[in-house]
Amino acid sequence: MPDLIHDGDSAAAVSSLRSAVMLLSRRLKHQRVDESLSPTEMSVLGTLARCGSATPGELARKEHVQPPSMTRIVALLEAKGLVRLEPHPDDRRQKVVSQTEQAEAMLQESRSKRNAWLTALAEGLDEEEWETLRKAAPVLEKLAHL
Amino acid sequence: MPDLIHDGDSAAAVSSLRSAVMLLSRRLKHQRVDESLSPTEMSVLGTLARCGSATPGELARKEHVQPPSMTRIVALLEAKGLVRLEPHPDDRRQKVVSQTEQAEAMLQESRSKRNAWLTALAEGLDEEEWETLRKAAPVLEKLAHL
DNA sequence: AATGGTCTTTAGGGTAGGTAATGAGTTACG
DNA sequence: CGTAACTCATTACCTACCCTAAAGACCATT
Repeated sequence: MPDLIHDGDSAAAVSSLRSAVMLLSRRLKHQRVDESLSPTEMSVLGTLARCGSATPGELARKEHVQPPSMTRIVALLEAKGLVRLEPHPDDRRQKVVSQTEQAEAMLQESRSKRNAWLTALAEGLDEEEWETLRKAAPVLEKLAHL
Repeated sequence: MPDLIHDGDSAAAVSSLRSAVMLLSRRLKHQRVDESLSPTEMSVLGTLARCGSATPGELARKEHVQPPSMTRIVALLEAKGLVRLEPHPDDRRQKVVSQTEQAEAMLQESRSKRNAWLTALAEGLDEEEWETLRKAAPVLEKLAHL
C-alpha cells in the first residue's frame, strides 16, 4: 500500500500546516465581527447553523472543548440573545440549544466582514494560489473535524 | 479585472477556512511535544530554525504578537535552554536571539510527533484530499504571514 | 547637548480554557 | 422495587497566554 503521508514532502507539509494554522488562528482572533464574541462562540453558532440544534454535551464534543467550557459559552450566548435553551424532550438532565433569528443575522454580517478581511489579506496571493486554497478549504474543515 | 474573491464559492471557502483553522488550532494545542512549551513558543523556535537568529522585535512582528509577549516567550525559552540571548553588535538596545543545539533536537522530535498525530488524523482522508492539502500548505503559510 | 524616536522590559489586567467536585436524572441489576 | 453505577450539566477554582500602558535604556538628528 502506498504510504500517503510518511514521505518527506508530507512532513514538510505537516510542518507548514501547523505553523500556518497557529499563526492564522492568532490573527483571526482579532478580526471579530462583534467584539463581545469569542472565536469559539462564533464557531458554536456556525455549528448550530449547520446542525439545527444540539445538546451542550454534543457541542462540547464537536468543538473539542470540555463540557464546563461549553456550559459557559452557551450561557454567554444565551445572555446575548443568540441561542435558546429548552429542556430535552426525553431526558431531563439534558438541554437543547438552538440559535435565534438574531444569530442568523449576525452570522450573515460576520461572513461579509471576514470575507472583507481575508480579501484584503488574499490580495497578496495570485489567482492560482487562491484557487488552491479554495479547493483545500473543505478538506481542511473535514480534517479538523476528524 | 477578474475578482477572485468576492464570488459565492469564495465566501463559503472563507467561512470554511476560518472555522477549520480555529478548530484545528485548538486541537493542535493539545498535541505538544513538550508539555511545557506553548504553541507560540514552538512557532518561535520554528522561525528561528528558518531565519537563524533575530531580535525580539523582529520575532514579535513575525509572530504577530506584541513586543512584551515576545519578551516573556524569549525569557521562558532561555530558561529552558532552548535559545541564547546575546547583545546586538551595533545597537545596545536590542538583543539577538538564536536557538541552541538542544532546540534543534527538540524540533526534530516535535516534527515526528506532529507528523504521527496528523498521520492518524489524515487516515480519514483519501489520497486526493491529502494531495490537495499538501499543495495548499505552503499557500496557507504564505497567507498567514501576509 | 538635547530632544524625539525606537527597542525592550516591567507592571497590571483580562479572557478563555482546563480540572475537580456537586447535583440532578437515568439505567441496570439484584 | 430500590439501590448502585453511570451520565449530563453545572459550580468553583485555577492556569496559561496575550494585551495595554508606561518606564528605562539607548540611538540619531539637530
